[in-house]
Amino acid sequence: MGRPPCCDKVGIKKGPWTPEEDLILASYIKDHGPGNWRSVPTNTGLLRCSKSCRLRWTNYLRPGIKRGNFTELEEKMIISLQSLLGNKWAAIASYLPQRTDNDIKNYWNTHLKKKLKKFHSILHPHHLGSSSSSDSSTSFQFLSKDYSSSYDRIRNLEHHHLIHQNSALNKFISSHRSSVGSSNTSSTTSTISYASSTENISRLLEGWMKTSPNKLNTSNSTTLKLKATQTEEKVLLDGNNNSKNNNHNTSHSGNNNLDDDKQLVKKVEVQESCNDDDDLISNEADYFESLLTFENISNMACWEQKSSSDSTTIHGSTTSASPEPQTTTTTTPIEDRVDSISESDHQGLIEDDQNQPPFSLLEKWLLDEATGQVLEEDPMETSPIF
DNA sequence: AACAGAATCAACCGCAGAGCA
DNA sequence: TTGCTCTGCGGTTGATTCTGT
Repeated sequence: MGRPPCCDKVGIKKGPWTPEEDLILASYIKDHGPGNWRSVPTNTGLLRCSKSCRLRWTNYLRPGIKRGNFTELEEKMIISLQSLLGNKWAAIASYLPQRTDNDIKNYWNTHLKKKLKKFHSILHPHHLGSSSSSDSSTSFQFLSKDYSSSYDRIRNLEHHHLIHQNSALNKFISSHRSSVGSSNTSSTTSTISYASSTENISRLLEGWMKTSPNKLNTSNSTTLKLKATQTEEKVLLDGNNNSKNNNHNTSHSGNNNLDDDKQLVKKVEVQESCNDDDDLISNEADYFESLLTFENISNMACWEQKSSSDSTTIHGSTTSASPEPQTTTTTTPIEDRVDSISESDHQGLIEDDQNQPPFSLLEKWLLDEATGQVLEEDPMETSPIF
C-alpha cells in the first residue's frame, strides 16, 4: 500500500502565482521549513498542487536567488559546465548557487545557444543555416569540435587543451562540490539576493528578517559574503583578462607553446572568417576562444581556491562559511601549475578585497538592512536546501 | 500609434529514481 | 516483492514584454 495521492487534480489552480499566494507559501515555509510539499496545499489552503508549490519556492521565493542579468563570469561557467556535464541544469546550477536550474536553462536556451550558434557560423561561414540542426546539448561540443576537426595540428592542440580543461575543471568542481555541500549546512548563506530578487515578497514578509533570531551573525556574514562575492567575480574576470593578455606576455611557465598555438588558432579563425564584417564578430571569436583556453578554466579553479581562502580571510574566525576541506590528492603537474597560480594570486585577492568598488545603492540598502541588526537565525538558513 | 514578429521566462508536463507501506 | 507516492529533473509551452516596421 502506498501513500495517499498527493493532491486532487480537481480544483487545482494553474498559471501565475499571485503575491497573496506567494505570501502564504513563504510564510508557511518560514514556519515549517521547505519539504513535505504534499502537506503544503492542505495546510495553507492554497489551491495549488504540491509540485507547483515546490517549484514556486525553489525557482522564485527561495532566499539567495539572484535574478536578472548573468555576469560574464556566470556565462562562462555555464558554457564550460554545459560542455562538461551536458544539459544537467540542476548539476550546473549547483555550481552557481544563486541561480536556479530553470533560470540557467532559460538563459542557455535564449542566449547562449544563439551565441554558440553564431560562433559556429563564424568558424563555418559556408555552413550557415545548417548549424541549426545542432541541438543545445551538443552545441558546445560542436564548437570544441570545430577547432579540432579542421586542422590536425589544432586537433592535437585542442586535445591537450581539453585535458588541461578537464583536469582543472574537475579540480574546480570537486572543490566547489565540497564547498557547496558544506555551505548547505552552514548558517552563512547570504540573504542579500533574496531581498534583491524578490523584493515584493520581501516586503510582504516585512518583519520576518527583523524578528528572526541570529540576525547579527548573519548580517556580518552577509556583508562579508557580499564583498567576497564581488571579489571572487573580479578575480576571475581579471584572471580571464590576464590570461588573454598573457597571450602576448606569457608569464605562465610552460604555456608558451600553448599560447603560440592559440595564436595560430586565432589566425586560422581570422582567415576562415575573413568575410565577417565587423569587430563584433571578432570579439565574439575572442570571447569564445577565451572559453576554450586552459587559463580560463584554470582561473575557475584558482577562483575557487581563492574564494575558499578568501572566505577564511574575510570571515575570520567568526562566521566562516565552512571549513573548506581541500582535497589533498596527489597533484599532477597541471594541477601543480594551477596551485601555484592560485597561491601567487592569493595576495592579489586580498588586495582586491581592499579595493572593493563602492557598493551600489541596492547593496547599500541591503547592508543598511543587514546592519540594522536584526538578524537572527533565519529558519531558512538551517534548512538543508540552503 | 498600431501592429507583427521575436524574445523572454514563469510555469507546466511527463518521466525516472528513491522511498515508504 | 510490489505498488504506490514523493521529489527532482529536463523539455516544452504559452503568456507577457520587447523591438522593429
